[in-house]
Amino acid sequence: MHENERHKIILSAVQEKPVTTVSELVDLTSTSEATIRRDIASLHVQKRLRRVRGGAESINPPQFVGLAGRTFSVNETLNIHKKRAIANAAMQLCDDGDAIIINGGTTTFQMVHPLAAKRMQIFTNSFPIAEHLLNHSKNTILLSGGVIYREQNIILSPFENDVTRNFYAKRMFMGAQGLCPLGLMEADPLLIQAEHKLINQAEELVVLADSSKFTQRSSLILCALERITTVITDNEIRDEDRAMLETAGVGLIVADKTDQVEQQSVA
Amino acid sequence: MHENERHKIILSAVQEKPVTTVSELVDLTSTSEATIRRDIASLHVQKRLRRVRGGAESINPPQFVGLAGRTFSVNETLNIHKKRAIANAAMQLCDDGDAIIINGGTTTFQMVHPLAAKRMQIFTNSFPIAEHLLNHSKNTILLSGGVIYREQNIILSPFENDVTRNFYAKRMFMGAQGLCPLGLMEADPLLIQAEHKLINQAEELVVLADSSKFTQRSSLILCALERITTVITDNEIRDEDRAMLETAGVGLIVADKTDQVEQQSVA
DNA sequence: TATTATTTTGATTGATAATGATTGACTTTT
DNA sequence: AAAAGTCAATCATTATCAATCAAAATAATA
Repeated sequence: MHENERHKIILSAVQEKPVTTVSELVDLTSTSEATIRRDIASLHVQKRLRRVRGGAESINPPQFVGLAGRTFSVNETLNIHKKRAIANAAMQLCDDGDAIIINGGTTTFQMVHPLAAKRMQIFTNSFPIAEHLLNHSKNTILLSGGVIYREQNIILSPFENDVTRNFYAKRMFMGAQGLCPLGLMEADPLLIQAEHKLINQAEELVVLADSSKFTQRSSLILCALERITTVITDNEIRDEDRAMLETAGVGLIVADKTDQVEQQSVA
Repeated sequence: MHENERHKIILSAVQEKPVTTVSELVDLTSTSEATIRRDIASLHVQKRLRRVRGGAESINPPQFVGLAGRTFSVNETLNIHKKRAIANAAMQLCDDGDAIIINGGTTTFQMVHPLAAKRMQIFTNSFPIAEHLLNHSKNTILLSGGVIYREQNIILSPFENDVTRNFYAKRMFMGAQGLCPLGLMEADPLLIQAEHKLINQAEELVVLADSSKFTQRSSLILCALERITTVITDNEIRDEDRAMLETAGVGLIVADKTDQVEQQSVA
């Protein structure tokens, strides 16, 4: 990875939290601690961030209301390392020039940092994802129209939305509340509605779900397991859940916390 | 392969990705490393790309910065006091509970500050306006869907957009490049397109234009003077321009720089 | 056309820069 | 005080670069 790409990723990550640690950045960029320290030092003298003990912080800490401080930051720190690793693994499926769809969610949000160094076409219904990528990347951003729901941080239209209906991508990346033999589960009716609209606009459906999602059940079925192309999860996935996916013909990518990924069979 | 041909290939390749390596370009052009280095060096001094260690990167897109510093900040500070006063005057026409449309622009952006204290329903095609109001107010925000154009900071859909088509408001607030007997003028075709879509969705059209706008002419006519309900401007407006508006039956509100407003007759 | 300049290219080389690992000093936490 | 974490300095390794020169391609001239 080139220096510039690392810098973009670092600057992107630093926006999210009051302080980002060196080891987080090491994970995010798959480089050594020494390199990250040098990068931070360099960005510090350029005044692009502020160096602090343990890591770095954004230089303009004004409105952390914006991105990090909104409702979902509470939930966001939950399993953050797993989510980061999963989001990084998802980058395997992303190349410059691709068009993808990303729905709103705390796991999918973690894709913004590796995406900061890419140049892709990204359609999303998540305001924070659009906000972050607009400010910290050169990707082309397409946004669905509608009301911005502050709780879920998604944009939802009560109308058939032409932007959504006319955008088609090879892959859609989505998070979910739960994953069980019944299919992909979600608890929030609003999210269901938003995700349903998007799900038809992509050929492949890639679900980002940490291993805890396999034990969570929710009330609403979003789609059948068979519709999913690939699930990306962490290395704590149980054998029975592997079997469940295999039976349904769903591909599996296991991301461990050091960003190494173990590619598994696809039926 | 000729030098020019290589240069075209290189410049094209550099657009695709954040940073393109020398070896990638060697493969792409089937030449030697030395040649590519010479090409990059040459294109660098011509400022057609930026040379970085390991390869080259595209030069054009301006560095991304946060909300405050985005592209239009250059324009934004121009006549800032007048624009603030005008935006404040526009608040006369805004009450809690109202639904309004605000299009993107540097003058209309100034409305975000007084709007922060309101509770209204606001439809906009401006990403920065949505961003700001989402983070700093409790208004309900509706956003048009589409591609986010970084230069103009507006969202534009190539499709007939149902969100826009289904939203109707009593008033729309808009800025403009120029104001003359021909009508409301704009220079940027993209903005024209965006504004045209919105203009039909409101009963009253309120134009925010500082007095300098009366002497500026642009290339594209956005709408006839008669379509405008009210113009809000500053106290340096000339008598002939007052007369022009009066003739066309356009209301006039003059805001002086101390935020006091002087209500004028409406035909 | 044949021959000679001139320019462009590709390969080689040693120099320079970036990286990752290691060590020991220093800080903070327990 | 001990432990864990963080840091700066150093060094070997690797990647990248600039300089050089001969071969090749191109242009110019007889």
